[in-house]
Amino acid sequence: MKTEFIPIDYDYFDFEGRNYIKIIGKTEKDKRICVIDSCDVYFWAILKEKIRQKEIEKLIEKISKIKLDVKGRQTKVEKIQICSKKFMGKEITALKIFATNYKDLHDIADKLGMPEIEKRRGYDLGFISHYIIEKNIVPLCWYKIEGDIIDNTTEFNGIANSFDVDFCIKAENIVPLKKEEFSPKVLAFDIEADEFKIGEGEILMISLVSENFKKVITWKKCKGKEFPDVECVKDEAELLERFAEIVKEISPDFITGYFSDGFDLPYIKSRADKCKIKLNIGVDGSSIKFSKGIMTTSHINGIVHIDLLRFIQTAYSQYMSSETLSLNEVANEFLGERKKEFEFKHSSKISGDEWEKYFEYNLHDSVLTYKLFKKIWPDLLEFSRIMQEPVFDVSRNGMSRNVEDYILHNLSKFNEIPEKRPTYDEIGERRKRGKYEGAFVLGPKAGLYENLSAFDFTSSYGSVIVTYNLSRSTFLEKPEENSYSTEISNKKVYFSKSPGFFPQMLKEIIEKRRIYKDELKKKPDAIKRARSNAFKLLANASYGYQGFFGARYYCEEAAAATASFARRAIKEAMEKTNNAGFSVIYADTDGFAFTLNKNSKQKTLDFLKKLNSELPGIMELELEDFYKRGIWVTTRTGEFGAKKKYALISEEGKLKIRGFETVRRDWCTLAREMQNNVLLMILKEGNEKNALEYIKKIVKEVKERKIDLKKMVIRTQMKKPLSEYKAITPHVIAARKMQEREIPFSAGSLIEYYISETTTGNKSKLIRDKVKLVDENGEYNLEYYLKHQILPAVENILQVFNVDIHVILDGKKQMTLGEF
DNA sequence: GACTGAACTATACC
DNA sequence: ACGGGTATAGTTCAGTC
Repeated sequence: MKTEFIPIDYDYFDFEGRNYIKIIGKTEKDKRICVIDSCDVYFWAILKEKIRQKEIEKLIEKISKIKLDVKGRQTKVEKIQICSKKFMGKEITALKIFATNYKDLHDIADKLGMPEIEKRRGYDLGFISHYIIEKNIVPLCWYKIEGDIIDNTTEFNGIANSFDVDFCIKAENIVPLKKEEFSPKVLAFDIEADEFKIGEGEILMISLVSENFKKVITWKKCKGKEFPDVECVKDEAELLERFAEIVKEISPDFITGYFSDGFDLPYIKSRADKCKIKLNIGVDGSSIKFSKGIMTTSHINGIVHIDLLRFIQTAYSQYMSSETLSLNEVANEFLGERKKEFEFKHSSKISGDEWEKYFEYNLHDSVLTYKLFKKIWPDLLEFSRIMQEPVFDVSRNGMSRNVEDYILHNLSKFNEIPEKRPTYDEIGERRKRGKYEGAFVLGPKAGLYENLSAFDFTSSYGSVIVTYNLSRSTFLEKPEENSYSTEISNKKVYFSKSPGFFPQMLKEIIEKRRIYKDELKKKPDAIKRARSNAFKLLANASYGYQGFFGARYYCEEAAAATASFARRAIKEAMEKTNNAGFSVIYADTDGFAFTLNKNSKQKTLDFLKKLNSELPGIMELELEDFYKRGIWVTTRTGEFGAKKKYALISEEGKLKIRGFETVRRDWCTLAREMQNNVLLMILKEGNEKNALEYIKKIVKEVKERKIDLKKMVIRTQMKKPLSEYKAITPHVIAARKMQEREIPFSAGSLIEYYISETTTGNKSKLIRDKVKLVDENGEYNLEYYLKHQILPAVENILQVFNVDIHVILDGKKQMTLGEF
């Protein structure tokens, strides 16, 4: 039997003590296929230097005799090879020790306490990763496979017969194909339940959306009236059974939800248990499975479950403008569509005609989730192909884990043996380390500037790591001549000039990023965009990776040296810029802004070329833009120019605002909108005149209570469980009020409240004692909003023009508390 | 009870 | 526990006078 196939989901099982991989994939004819394969199982024993051949042979003989009987398995060392390998860039001799079962490698490694053995490595990758590396069967890439069909046979105790697939193949030969296109079958779903806590309320309805398929299943208010796309069942138990049936009927490659790892699937399972319903939706007939770490992960055998929220969190959130990652905001940003409006009520309080709206709301959530999946699919696909790990894992891993997967899957090009994961104690030690010196930030002189430009280092920290060869394996314990050297916390560190595998891999990542970015410019498509983006994210995360305590290739010295070399680079570039007749106004980490003075744009570009010709290695500066005007303000105390706070306007009139209250979600809408308008007026017009009139108008409206309470709402995130707060802040009070009223929230929720006028008898000076929830009756606190929201938002901006806003509004300087 | 600096907290920048 | 360090600023807490 021969067929083309694309691997989607990986699993493994043991048969007669050996490991077998089970890949669920699709054929070119869109048949679901199960591929069973195996690979060599081994790990490495790295030998100490200068061990003689005779001693090695003795050692091999000893190790060959190792037999284990653990957990009812009999494992033994089956074969040993002597290999010339590299570990941390150093040439070493290693024994490749083959054994029966991957899960026992750790136990065998524990038996290798012989003095000739320096280190044991390569037993902690997990069997699936080990298999992918060993056989090079990369997820979501096409292969041609040859092998016997084992359906209706007794192979592996007839395991194939229990899989709900079109056919099962025992692989004989697998070769890669050039083909790339793959459009999976996707099913999106969403549930509505009465209680927020998992399993505590009844599931009222479940919506399901796939290609040419949409449906709401419900057992509520179904009699009599007919609703489009709504299927009625008898009760919750039947609802759950119908859900399982439809999943099996549609038989998707992917099932997707939004926060479905932590909500929808756990809820469904919990209710199914209560109703005594078996949800045998896995291809092997198994139910939903959960693994609980810091976050719950929900797994269905053979159908890849993707929680879009998890992937968006790691891959996108950094670059998104949404203030929360709610489905509503994310769908709006990615698709330009919002959720339907529906006011939540307990089902017992929903009246007859409201149900139809509820059904529509529920269905639309699945529609949005389905569309989001389709939109994000190219990124999931490319992440999986580039990291070479199953899309299930890649969609949930953080960026440091993605960097690590990329490294582990590319080590063989360097003949490198993988480093082990740090132990619990090692992580503890690393975490105890204090901070090292990070980025350089130039404090600006507050003011309004005209005719500006900005330069940035492209993939700044990444190109520093490549240029100066900074990594664990190139770090030199002792000073060496002809090495890269810099000072970190009064200590000199040295890095070899002989290219290390980490910087080399990163160099390739940055090059690929450049190539795909160029290709994308020439002929845009979603896959190129995703590929370019994935390499960009990898490049940006690799600096953080080397400084991350959980990393296999952790190297504090490399991380600190990266920051150090980057500081040097930006300072040198700034100095040259000043010397060339420009004036640097501000700098942060890897970019700086300056006024052109008498230089033309062309001269600026020529100067950029000259700067670049003088930069070492792959370091490169690029033009960010030219700006008509820019404003920098002082800190609140008024002593210095504030860092990380400025606004620029491009020649096309586009604003670039950083750090101001406008971009902070924990300020009320009124203050943010007003500040944004003030900045726009000032930067457009070059003076404060109109802005001042505008501010006066707003203040008047506030005093006359003409402002909608909605614009006064303050949103603050709960960063931890309510009980863990030491300081009782306004948002803690708001959360306590929510708790009393049984409004659901948890760590991570945005808490909404406003500051109200004091009721009679409340003499407290604390702001928290004036906190009211949004739906609580009351009036906004005039004094608070003027003094704590409106004025602070514009005070420092006007100070640039030597205008004291207090004088303008009250005719006198700001009163001290004593004067009140 | 007024005042002040430290502690706690959230959020942004790159 | 699930990249890093740098920075601003608000509110409360705890101590002093």
